[in-house]
Amino acid sequence: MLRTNTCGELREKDAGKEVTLCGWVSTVRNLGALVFIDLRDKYGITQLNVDPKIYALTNVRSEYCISAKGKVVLRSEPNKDLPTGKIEIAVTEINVFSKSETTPFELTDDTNASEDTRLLYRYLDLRRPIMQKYMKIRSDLNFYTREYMNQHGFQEIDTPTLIKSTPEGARDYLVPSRIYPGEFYALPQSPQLYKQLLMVSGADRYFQLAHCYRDEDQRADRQPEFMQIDCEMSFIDREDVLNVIEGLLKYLFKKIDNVDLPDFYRMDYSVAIDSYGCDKPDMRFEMLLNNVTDIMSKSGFKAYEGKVVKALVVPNYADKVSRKNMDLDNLTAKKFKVFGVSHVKMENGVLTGSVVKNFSADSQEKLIKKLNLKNNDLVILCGDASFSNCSYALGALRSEYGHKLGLDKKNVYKPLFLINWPLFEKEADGHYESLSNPFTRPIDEDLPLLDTDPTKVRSTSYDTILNGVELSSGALRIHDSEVQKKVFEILGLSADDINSRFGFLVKALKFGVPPEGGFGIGIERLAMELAGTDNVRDVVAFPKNLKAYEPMSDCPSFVPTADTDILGIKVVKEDTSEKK
RNA sequence: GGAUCUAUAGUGUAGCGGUUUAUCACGUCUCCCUGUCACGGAGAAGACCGAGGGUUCGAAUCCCUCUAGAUCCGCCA
Repeated sequence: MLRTNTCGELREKDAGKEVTLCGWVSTVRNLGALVFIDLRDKYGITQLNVDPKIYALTNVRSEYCISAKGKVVLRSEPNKDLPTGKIEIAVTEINVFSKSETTPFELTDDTNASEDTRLLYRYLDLRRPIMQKYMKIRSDLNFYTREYMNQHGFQEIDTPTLIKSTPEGARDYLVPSRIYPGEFYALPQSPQLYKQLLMVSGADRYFQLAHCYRDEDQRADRQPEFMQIDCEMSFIDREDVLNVIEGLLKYLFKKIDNVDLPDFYRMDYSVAIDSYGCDKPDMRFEMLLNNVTDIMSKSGFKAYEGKVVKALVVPNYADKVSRKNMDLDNLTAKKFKVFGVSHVKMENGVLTGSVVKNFSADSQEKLIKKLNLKNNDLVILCGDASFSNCSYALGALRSEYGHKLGLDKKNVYKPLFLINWPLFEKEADGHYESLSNPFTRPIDEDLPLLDTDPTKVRSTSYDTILNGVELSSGALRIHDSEVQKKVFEILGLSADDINSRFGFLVKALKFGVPPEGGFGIGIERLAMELAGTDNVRDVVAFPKNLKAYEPMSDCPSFVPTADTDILGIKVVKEDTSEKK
């Protein structure tokens, strides 16, 4: 080893030891007759005390990669902010492994360099202690997941990442085949079909830290490639699966953040939409939506006549709301195609606001009573023909005001399972679509509804939500071929469709399928929660930007035509990459 | 596919029609300094204000187009 110790471990008790440390120069403080160097590695920072004569021999600068030999000595003036702050190294020899150019940004935790620049020099960005911490969380997450799953009888099995493209769901990333020119593999969106096949194979309890790929537009919490804690188990009911998710997440939060998660709440999908206006409710604060249709639709206000009207009460906020606020709220609602937003204030026992004059005295009284309004409460009313649009618009405002009021506290955790989702969604043109996938098992007692009213059928699927973030989703799968047939019919899938898309799975389902179900937990989302960041890119070592582009390596890129010719592919778009 | 915001030295910012040879901080370079730890002190270099076009006597500043990034909606079975 080139070093005897890391930069994070030496303490008072080590005084007198001869050590050699390796790392990067964080800062140089040259006091003339005395030079201090902060040496940094991934474990911490140790101060080097360097004689100016020794310093002059090497003249090290920021981010040089060096080793320093010397004796551990107690500092005359300790630094209580540093774990190694009571000691320093009296350096006798410095060896420069390699010099460094001036870095394009300062490698501090509170850097304000744009993310663009940081991604271009990601290897430097990752030197920042906070990024090292994020990477550690990812590593711990993998380690403790494997530990927990193995302890609970799950077996880790890798499924392929070059698979058949199934034109269902998200857009696939395609990989051309050389041996079959013109044909393509797809990268998996999830190991979904394979894990069901594993259950048919008798694997019983499977898990995997799976790489998944989806070619869809990105978001702050969404990358084109991501990882999932993927799990499937046989001979179980819904509660069995939920208990595994709950147990695993409690274990991970305890081990990594030393947080004791409370027991997971079970919430009905319909309750989430009605009271939270959202399919991933943040239960850290109340401010539930109220349905005031019965009062407002006949209040005399024409805009709300015959509409669904819901109300959000923002307590003690009336004096803080401004014209600009209201305009922003309208903008938020517009995203959900909702325009009938109005703001009403409770002042001195009466309702005020420009729309109030349109409400009958009776309806005003009823509203105050139903919403239990107190002085200085702000009421946001939202009316729309669509119950769900109205709920979603107000749900978005609930989140915004909750945030403004500081109710979304970082150190509070409110996990829940969202259950009893509808199995199907009826599209505008009248045809049915699966809300999850065509293999999702309906709730047994709703089976008769498959023949009468498919939209009323509830599914066994479940989402795990933590503080408004969807951490995982899963479901039980259909194991009865008659039910499966019926679901395919409702979805309007012909025998040919089924055969070409997932014929191999349907075939396997004829050979004895156990009752089974499972889940996939988004590892990056979970890491974000554990790390307390709201940007996925923070917890991914080399992430893509919003356009699925990776600036550091300039990826994706054009390839020589010889390489595409052999694949039987003709590239139409010209290579214009010299501009970069 | 759509909406919003952003673009000024290496980094982050100020300036938002003319006293600007563009502000400040950090960083960089030189010199001084024996206990710093966001070291301190003195000095220096470094930007044609994202690109193109227009309005104007005059544009970093106003308008248009484009480019790049960020955030959201659609999308993500």
